[in-house]
Amino acid sequence: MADTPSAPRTARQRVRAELTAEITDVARAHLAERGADGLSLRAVARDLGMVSSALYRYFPSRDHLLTALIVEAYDAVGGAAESAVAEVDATDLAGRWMALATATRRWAVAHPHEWALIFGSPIPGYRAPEDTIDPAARIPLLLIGLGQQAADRRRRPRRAEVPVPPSVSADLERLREATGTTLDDHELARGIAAWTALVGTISFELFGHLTNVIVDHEAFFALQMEAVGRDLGLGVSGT
Amino acid sequence: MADTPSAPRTARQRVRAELTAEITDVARAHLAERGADGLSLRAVARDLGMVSSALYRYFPSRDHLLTALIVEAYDAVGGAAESAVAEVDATDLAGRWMALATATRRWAVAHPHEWALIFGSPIPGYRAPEDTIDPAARIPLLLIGLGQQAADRRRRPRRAEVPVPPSVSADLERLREATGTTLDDHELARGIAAWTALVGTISFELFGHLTNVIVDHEAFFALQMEAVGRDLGLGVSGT
DNA sequence: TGTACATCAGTGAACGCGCGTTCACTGATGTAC
DNA sequence: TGTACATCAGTGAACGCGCGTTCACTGATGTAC
Repeated sequence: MADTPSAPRTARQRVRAELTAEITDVARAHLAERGADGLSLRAVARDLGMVSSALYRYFPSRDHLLTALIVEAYDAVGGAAESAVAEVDATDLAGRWMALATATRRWAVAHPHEWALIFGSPIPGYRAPEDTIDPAARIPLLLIGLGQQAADRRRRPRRAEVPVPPSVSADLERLREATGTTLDDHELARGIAAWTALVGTISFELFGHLTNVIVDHEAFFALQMEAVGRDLGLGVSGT
Repeated sequence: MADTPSAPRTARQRVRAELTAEITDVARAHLAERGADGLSLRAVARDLGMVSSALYRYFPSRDHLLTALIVEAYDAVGGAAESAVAEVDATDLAGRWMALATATRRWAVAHPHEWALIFGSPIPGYRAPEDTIDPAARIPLLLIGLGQQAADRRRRPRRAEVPVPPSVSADLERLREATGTTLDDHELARGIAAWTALVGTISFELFGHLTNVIVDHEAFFALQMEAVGRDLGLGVSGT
């Protein structure tokens, strides 16, 4: 719409951008306290000193506000992971993996309801629009990058594994094309497994499935993620 | 309360048991269609032709009804996994693992909302009572059993891994005592990782994180779980 | 620089809905003698 | 076997609450000439 989104023309546009941000800020705070179900347009409006119908000038429906929060959450956790990875020497792949994992967990522990919003149960009746695809792909793309570097560095191919069924091979070929990687089927499958292990381990902790079992979650998480890193063939972590 | 719960004395007690079952049946159907948020006492009562306040003769609150459904869900998926394992030759550990994993996924795909109820986002304001602990432990205990058998069978110990931090070692020691297993720290950690991978892979599929990536979910799941089985050192699957 | 018109933000009332839980009450079932 | 009392299931009305969304309207800001 606007030619230069970074510099809105009129005062009206400037105020509009500010209020839109304020609304998502308040909504994010409500989300953090009460979860996605507890997010109510009326309550957000109340906190802003507005009347509930005024919000409809900014978001055409509650679902659109939710979408904004989902996109923000994906971007926040993705950005945290990217920054953490960038701070580790580019040749230390195992270290980069651990930085990615640790930063992701740290964000999740600090924002459990936002984590649940993006990685927990789907919200009944809500269908994620396409706007969420790119933000959701940030960490997976980071991971594929790490895997690619590890593969490029390997001299001899890894030991052969079981054959991959044709249907799965076709799925992975599409993924290869979409991401432009040269990782083979097993490497890709291992990468998805690592991504699943990362999200799964964090969700187990946050959703209470390790209660009465693990007390030192941080150390346990590190132990598990180091094992995942070894399975990925990233070499030995410098930490 | 009742001396012989399997044979209620009076007609009143029999009717009460039947109606309690009917209520959870209807509630389960509502859960399956609309998810946990959409579960309303009034709607359940309506479906049963009762007035909503009548349900309070059977469940003192909505949370108690939810607890009943959670326990039922854990028992259903746990029972499915146990039956599937029992049908595979006891010496075929890899086969038993795949049977466990496949049966769990099959149940989850057939009951996505019940899966989300037990493995998805925590319900805000709901605190799981102790009644849910035992049913929730059924599959983990199955898994520990498989791991124990694999360990008993191994001649030489597996290659040494990185040291386990003392705090985690203490956590795992408590788990060892609670379950009576002799698996060492690494074996237990790998077992928890397998459990996480199982739940995580299924949740990724059901919660939509593999949309646009994987089409043949069943084959992809099998491929991933075979890799997990190999990492567990269960030998080669007979399938 | 000034005026006329168009755009937009925010108001306040209303629609129509649903929810969990409590409580006094009726009538049927079970129990003790 | 019959009667008196206690227990329990289910009713219907009510309490008190909150929600998303629509709509006609007012008043301020922006635009074109």
